[in-house]
Amino acid sequence: MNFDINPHISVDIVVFGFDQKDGLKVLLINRDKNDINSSQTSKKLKLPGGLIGKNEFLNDSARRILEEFTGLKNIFLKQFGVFDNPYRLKNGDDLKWLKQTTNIEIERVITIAYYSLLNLEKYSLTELSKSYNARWYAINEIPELIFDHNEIIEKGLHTLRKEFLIEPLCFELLSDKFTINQLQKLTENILQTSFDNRNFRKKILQLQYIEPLNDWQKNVNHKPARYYVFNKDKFLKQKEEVLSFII
Amino acid sequence: MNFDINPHISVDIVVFGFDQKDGLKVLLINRDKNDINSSQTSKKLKLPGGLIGKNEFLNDSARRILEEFTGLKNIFLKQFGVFDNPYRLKNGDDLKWLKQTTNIEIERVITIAYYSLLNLEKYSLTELSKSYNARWYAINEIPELIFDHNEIIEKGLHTLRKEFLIEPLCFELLSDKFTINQLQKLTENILQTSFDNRNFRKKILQLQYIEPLNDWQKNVNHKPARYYVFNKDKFLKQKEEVLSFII
DNA sequence: CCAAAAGTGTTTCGTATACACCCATGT
DNA sequence: ACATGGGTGTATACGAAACACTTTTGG
Repeated sequence: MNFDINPHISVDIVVFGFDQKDGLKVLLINRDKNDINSSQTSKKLKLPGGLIGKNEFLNDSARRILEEFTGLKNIFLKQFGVFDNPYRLKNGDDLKWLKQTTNIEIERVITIAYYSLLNLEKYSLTELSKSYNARWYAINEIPELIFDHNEIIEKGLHTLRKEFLIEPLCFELLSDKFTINQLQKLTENILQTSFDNRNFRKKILQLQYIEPLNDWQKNVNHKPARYYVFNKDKFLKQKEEVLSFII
Repeated sequence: MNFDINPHISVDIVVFGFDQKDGLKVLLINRDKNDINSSQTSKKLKLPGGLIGKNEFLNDSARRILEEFTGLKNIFLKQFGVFDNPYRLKNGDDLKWLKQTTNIEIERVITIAYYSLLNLEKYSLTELSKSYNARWYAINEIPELIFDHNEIIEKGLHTLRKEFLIEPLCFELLSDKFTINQLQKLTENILQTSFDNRNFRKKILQLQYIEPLNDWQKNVNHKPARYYVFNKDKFLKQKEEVLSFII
């Protein structure tokens, strides 16, 4: 990338990944590029992020950074907060590192936080940035990170759970076609709760924007489940009708 | 105020005011201090706002700016968005003005938007900044403002309506003691809808955190209404119980 | 035929909605 | 006595929740 950097504002991204086996995970990277001794201390892990360009929209910064670390374009991204503590970088060692790597005298950086959702069964892990040793960490096993990145993850997770109830975020975390039980397990995992399967199906199947396919699982040693798709147009139309006074 | 300014980041505040007679209003100020000819063009109106201090928390900036324009401390304030278009200030005249008033070469300013809620029956209008000719504008009669301030108000209003359904924002807009009908009118005004009075009362009166007082209206030429208060502690306790899996 | 997960209906309970009249006060 | 807004109760409809067994496939 050949552009001028704005050294006052950065973007950090909480990349949530989901697969049916392990549940919700967060993508973390090494602080240092090509750091072979990455495991010597967990204090050097961080969220994918970076300073923005002088004339760059924040959404574009976030997209650029996400692509840099995952190789992926057109992934769901949403801004959720600003972290502005004037002293958030003033952790001797961390700050020294930042000045070194950017060659800029850093005074204060406020960071705009985004979260991103991706289905780990759709995108393979092999596309992840190797030079920063990007790796997935289960949501309950996040190590201590540099700066205020633990706080950012916490607020991101909180936001995800809140918005999950209102926005159709679940479909970002599932394959294009999915079974009702996959949807239920995802929902239970995110909200840390559980539902009665019969009642859950009833609630889902009455939604017109979730459409059944004439397509069933194959080669499974149990009754094959039916696949469904999310119809975004129908969802938006219905949302308009119901919530027109709010939104 | 005697501190160094951070010329890259500003705070703008959508101050919502409410009274039972006129409904929801927004506080706007003149772009120029002591501008007697303020009425000659509405293009010079804006939201209360300003650049942050070098070592200032954004919440403190917002509080400082709100006090500067209204004289009020300890008012509800909430961050709701970031406006980061790199070209948001590049409106010839507006930008020239900004450079003149700050004496700083402005490159790009991203602004963090807050909204604030205040009860116009509790705080008198006389405290408002006279030098900037601060005035209230009904929500449907917002004139064209400088920069992207119309867009900021729109998103602020949208956020208010969304969060009004979940958070106890209504009590910020009412006096400490209020009647059920005042609460209903407020809710109807904010959400632009209407409710059946009997059903509304039923729903409200079953909430344990809204407590009746042994206090009724006086000197009104109709049946005096009972006053109620919002018990914040009880509200928080109940919210914890119900939404513990979300928050 | 066994294991494993998919799929199916009914009853009960509580909450949301619709709806019309009497009450207390000041003038 | 009248004008003004405050306050009340019931019946119905709808959605939420509780609950256990049968079905289909691969091995």
